[in-house]
Amino acid sequence: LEASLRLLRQRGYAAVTTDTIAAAAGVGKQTIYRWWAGKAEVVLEALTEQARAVAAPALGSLDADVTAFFASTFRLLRGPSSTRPVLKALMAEAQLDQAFEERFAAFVETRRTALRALLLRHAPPGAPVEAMIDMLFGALWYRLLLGRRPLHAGFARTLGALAARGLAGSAR
Amino acid sequence: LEASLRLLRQRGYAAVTTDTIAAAAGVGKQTIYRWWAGKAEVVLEALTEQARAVAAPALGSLDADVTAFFASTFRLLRGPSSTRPVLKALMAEAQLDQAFEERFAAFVETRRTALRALLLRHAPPGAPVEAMIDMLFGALWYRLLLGRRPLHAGFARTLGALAARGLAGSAR
Amino acid sequence: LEASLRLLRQRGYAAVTTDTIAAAAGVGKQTIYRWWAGKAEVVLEALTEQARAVAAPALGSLDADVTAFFASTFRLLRGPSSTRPVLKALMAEAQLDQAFEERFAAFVETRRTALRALLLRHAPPGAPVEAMIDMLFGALWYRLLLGRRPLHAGFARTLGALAARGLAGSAR
Amino acid sequence: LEASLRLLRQRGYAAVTTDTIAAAAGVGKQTIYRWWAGKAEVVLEALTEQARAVAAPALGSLDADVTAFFASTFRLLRGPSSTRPVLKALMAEAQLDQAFEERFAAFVETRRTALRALLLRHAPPGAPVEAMIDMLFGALWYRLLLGRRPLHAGFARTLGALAARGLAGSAR
DNA sequence: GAATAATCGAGACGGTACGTCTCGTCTTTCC
DNA sequence: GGAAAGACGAGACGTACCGTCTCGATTATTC
Repeated sequence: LEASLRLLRQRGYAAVTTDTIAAAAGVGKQTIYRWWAGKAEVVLEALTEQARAVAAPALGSLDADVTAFFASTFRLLRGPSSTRPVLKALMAEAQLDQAFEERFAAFVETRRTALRALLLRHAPPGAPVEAMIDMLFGALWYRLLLGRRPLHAGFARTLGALAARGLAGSAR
Repeated sequence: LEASLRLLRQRGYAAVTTDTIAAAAGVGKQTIYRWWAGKAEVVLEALTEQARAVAAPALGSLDADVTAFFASTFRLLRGPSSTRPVLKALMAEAQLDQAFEERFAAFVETRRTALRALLLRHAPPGAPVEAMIDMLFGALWYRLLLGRRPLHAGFARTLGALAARGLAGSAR
Repeated sequence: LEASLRLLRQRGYAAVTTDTIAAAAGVGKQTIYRWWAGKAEVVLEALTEQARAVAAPALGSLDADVTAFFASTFRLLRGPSSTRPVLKALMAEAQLDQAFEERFAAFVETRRTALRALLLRHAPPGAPVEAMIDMLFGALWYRLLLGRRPLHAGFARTLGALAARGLAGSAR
Repeated sequence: LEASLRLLRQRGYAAVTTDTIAAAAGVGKQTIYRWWAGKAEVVLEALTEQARAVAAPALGSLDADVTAFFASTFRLLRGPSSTRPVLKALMAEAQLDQAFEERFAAFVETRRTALRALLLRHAPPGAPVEAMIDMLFGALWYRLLLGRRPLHAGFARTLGALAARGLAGSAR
């Protein structure tokens, strides 16, 4: 059923309706509502499946690890699967639908957890890790949502450098 | 007409439709479409009016200035005028409507400009100011959009500290 | 299983769906479809059981016999078992479902046969008995389906009188 | 808009849905619901328009007038405009929908009024005119709804004869 | 008493009509 | 002649019910 990712790729999120998904999957509309609360949840689940593919980065310096983490994330977003506009649309949906916001936040949290683990390997105790995560993911989402500014490898490197400098030796 | 901020405060963004605004303002729907492209633009304009109030921060260290900048921004968002849910809804609209995204980006850019000016007063030449702006505003939006995590003065202080450390002496 | 008459009485025909009957009878839906073609057939069978109770009228004049026939029929329809709305609903179903129409017509025919036997006892040869049956049962159904007009004993008497006058001495 | 009679003729009542009518009329679905409560009301109105065509019968004997009245009615029902199945379907709808029943009864009442006027011209005072109307229209509907039995001119003649005999000289 | 078959309850499924909602445009009516 | 009022075409939404279709579990039948 999640093969309705096809629709996302071909026609974009806006053209995806519950009817469309049902028709494309050869399925009754009710069947979709039986399992999900709406199209947003379907797409989110489809995306979650896909997101499992992002590899946890190897071990190096904090700078290098953060750089690698975001570089691979950026690569996925620029990829051929139209992930970026879909993520934008899901974030939009999360703003408009209270119930969906919680599920979406949980999805985002999984990524956050991965980054937190990475930072904690390097950061000194007491460093403002949570705030740094907010800033790093914040920068990602900020560019993702509003950006004309591209998400390229150079930006990943800058994030890595700033993260390293921000956390180094700070016994806050 | 912008007195349709009343609707936002009282009933939330979801209850605001072009029909609703028109009815509340005692105005024909067509009249609204004559002057704006849709409800999002009306709300954006109403908000812009309101946003002018945010004071430019005083002069101190980079740390202190950034802290003050975000502290006052946070104060506005926590304020009684329901600014936060409205900003969320506008960001959502920006994701769904290509045309509106540009106008909304321009609105955001005005805030960005203010922060940039502030940072440039303190940052050494060659410092990654743009990336730092992305991170600072990113953190703001990230918490604003998804956050269970609150936007309080403590977070502003942390942002100030991290900004100072990130930009200090970096001749990147 | 026909104890789904309970549903008819309590909630009306509209609330009776195949699912409802199945649930109320503590039975799988498929089991119902194994034995009947749909809810209408179930109800019809339940009703047939109940209709056997209507007594064949005694012997008197044509007038008296017809009066008695309809008086007892009317009594059943006004009875506590909600027969009237159910008959209405079945007639409706018969209009919408070709297959069911035939079964329902057969059910109606049993009543028609009873009345025909009664009329033939009194009518002179060549009298338009069939047309008179159409008119008598027609009047019944007409009031049953559309009637604000009630089905009371007085109407039965009028029908008896008109039947007698219509058939008497007519060698048409 | 009532040119959705076309749909009735071409595809039958069952195939007529609110969507279908809207599409065929080049009209939004909402527009239909703005003016009618559902497809039944639309069809009823369309039919009412058409029914105005049935001429009031000329003046003769009671027998002749009643015969003429039903002969012309039967002719319409056998006509090319599929009136018969539509009437059946509307009667069905009236049984299932309380609100529609009232409107449909009003429609039927207009025909009843015409027949009443006709009978009153001939019947002696005190004759059971209402009951006779029930029987005559009853016979019509009975055959219409259930009948294998056809609605032809001969039946109209029989109805005329029985009506005359039933009402003649009866000072009930 | 175990193995096999038939029947059942439960309920998911593909379909499809329903009536509601909101959008942005078009039309009428009044000041 | 411009604005309020609101009807309009369009089309997605989520719900309801239909009749079909698997599933195990439970009987009933046979060896």
